[in-house]
Amino acid sequence: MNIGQAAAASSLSPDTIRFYEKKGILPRPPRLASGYRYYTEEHVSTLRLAKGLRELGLPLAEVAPILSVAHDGTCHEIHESMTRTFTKTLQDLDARIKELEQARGHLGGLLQGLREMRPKDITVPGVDACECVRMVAEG
Amino acid sequence: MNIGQAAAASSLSPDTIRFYEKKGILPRPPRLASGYRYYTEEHVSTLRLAKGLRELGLPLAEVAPILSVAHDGTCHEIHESMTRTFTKTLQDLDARIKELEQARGHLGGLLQGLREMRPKDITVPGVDACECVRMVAEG
DNA sequence: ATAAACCTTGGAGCAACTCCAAGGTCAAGC
DNA sequence: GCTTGACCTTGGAGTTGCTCCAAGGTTTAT
Repeated sequence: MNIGQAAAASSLSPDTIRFYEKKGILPRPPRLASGYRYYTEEHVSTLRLAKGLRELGLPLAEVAPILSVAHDGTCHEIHESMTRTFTKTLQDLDARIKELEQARGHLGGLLQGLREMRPKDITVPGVDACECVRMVAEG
Repeated sequence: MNIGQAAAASSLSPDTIRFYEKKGILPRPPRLASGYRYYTEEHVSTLRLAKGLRELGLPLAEVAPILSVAHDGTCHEIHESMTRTFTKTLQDLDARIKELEQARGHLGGLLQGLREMRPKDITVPGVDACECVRMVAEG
């Protein structure tokens, strides 16, 4: 299949696939006589793995070695480094979720404040939306 | 106070403050005879607001008008657009939290799989870490 | 007086894409 | 056979939000 179909099958964009290839993150697929890239199901599987790992929040630098492992199937001695990587990512994820939940709380309060205010109230200095924004956003 | 102190007081970096100023997002502070920027408490308050809004996940393009509103205190007719902006941000935040929690679940499963595997097991094809990565990350 | 620790500027570099122009290719319809 | 439109190719520029750098000026402390 060509790049557009591989893109559709992996939920990546053709541009992103070419970008990954340029960066050396993906194995370069064979080409047709026309110069078109030619992808197999195996390639698509690697593309999907890349997408999944990126969605877990791993930077490309960490995705790259995992893809190469998954590609040629040589998993020796990668175990420990993978465990380390994922443990760290898990902690990052927990921290990020906590942050976002706090932000959500702040924002909810802010919105509440805005909702309880009539537009005309906002011009009153000292208790206006500006203060509200300040108080909630600076939290 | 000078930029370093303003930075410390707002938990932004001097570079970030200069960057915001260059982009026109912050009011430009007065300068001393030496050319040094001179910040007041009022400026610091605006800096802190900027930081808070960024942490809520608002892009600079949306922070800018809010800062200018907060700065000169003219809040007329901003109410509605602010409510819209924050409502959307709240939805985005909820979606993002959900995504991260899913990712967290996936990653937890992956790590579990890795933990239950001894390094030597990993070379066995078909039930190795590669498959595990594939299944959990794509799952 | 001199060293350390600040400040100034413009500009380069980063991640991870995204979009563009200029051109080549391919399948379908008339 | 020919055209049209949708695809593909490449290199390179643009995006967002910083971060770091060099080359120089200033301030503060000893």
